[in-house]
Amino acid sequence: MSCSTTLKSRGYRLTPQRRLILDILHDSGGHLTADDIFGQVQTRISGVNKSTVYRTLELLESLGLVVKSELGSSHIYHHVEEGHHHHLACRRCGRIMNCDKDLLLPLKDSLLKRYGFSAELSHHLIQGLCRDCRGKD
Amino acid sequence: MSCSTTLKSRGYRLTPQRRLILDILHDSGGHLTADDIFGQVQTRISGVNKSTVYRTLELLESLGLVVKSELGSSHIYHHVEEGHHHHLACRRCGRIMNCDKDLLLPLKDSLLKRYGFSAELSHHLIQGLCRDCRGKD
DNA sequence: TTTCATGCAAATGATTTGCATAGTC
DNA sequence: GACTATGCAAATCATTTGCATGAAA
Repeated sequence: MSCSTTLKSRGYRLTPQRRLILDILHDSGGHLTADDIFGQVQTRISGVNKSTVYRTLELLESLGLVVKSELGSSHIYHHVEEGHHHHLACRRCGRIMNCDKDLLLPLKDSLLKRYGFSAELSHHLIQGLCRDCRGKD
Repeated sequence: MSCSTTLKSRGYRLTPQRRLILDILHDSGGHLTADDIFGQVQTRISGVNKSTVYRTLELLESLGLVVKSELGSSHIYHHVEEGHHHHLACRRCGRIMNCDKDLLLPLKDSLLKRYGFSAELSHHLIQGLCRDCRGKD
């Protein structure tokens, strides 16, 4: 079922703004901040307000169509279709890579065993230095 | 060497405000937000401004006396003396537990091997449900 | 006495909200 | 036509900054 269909079937209207934001998230295939999205929206429909972007992202997230994760003090969004994964954010070049979701499973297990803590480790963000930036500085 | 000594030896003045904030962080033994600290400061010295709290925390962090970590969209601070560890934050009861720093070492290794990514995993925050809250809801 | 630190107030930046109007169903 | 979504402007909230004054050294 497409995202547009999900929206409608749950009683939400399919407006050009919503469709566009969904498209942007879908096409980018990456991790965008609310501001990135706002920027891209502006190049295609003029007059769209930033609060609409925020409201739409909130809606899409609540419907489970979009995932929001923390990047330091800001937030990044991506389409759920990209599947579950984690983010490796390079502190130097700013690049964000995806990291296989299974890589955190051993950690999840050990937290459960050792502390009885059930960790929510979907879309986790890890900061560091990417291969290219290691050694520099 | 005490924290006060560190401040002075690096050319910073030891003011009552700085001493107090250091004491609070030391005594709490826990994880405090800037606002928590501001609240505690107020009970002991009146008239202290919140910007002083922020400026002091920034200074103490830059001197390596205090550690700042992300908790969702807010920040928490703790004294370095507590040593390196990670945080397990319960989404339900809000409790923050410490987690041994070595627990993330295998993850660090696998990120390096698999992606060439050098992860900065000190004072990492992991959300989830603590032992007591699992099963509830 | 010389800086540095503080208090105050105003600025910031991301996000949220209230409300009248426009647009979708 | 009914009712929701949008644009606009103003409100938040945490944090930061400029500046004149006060306090360490």
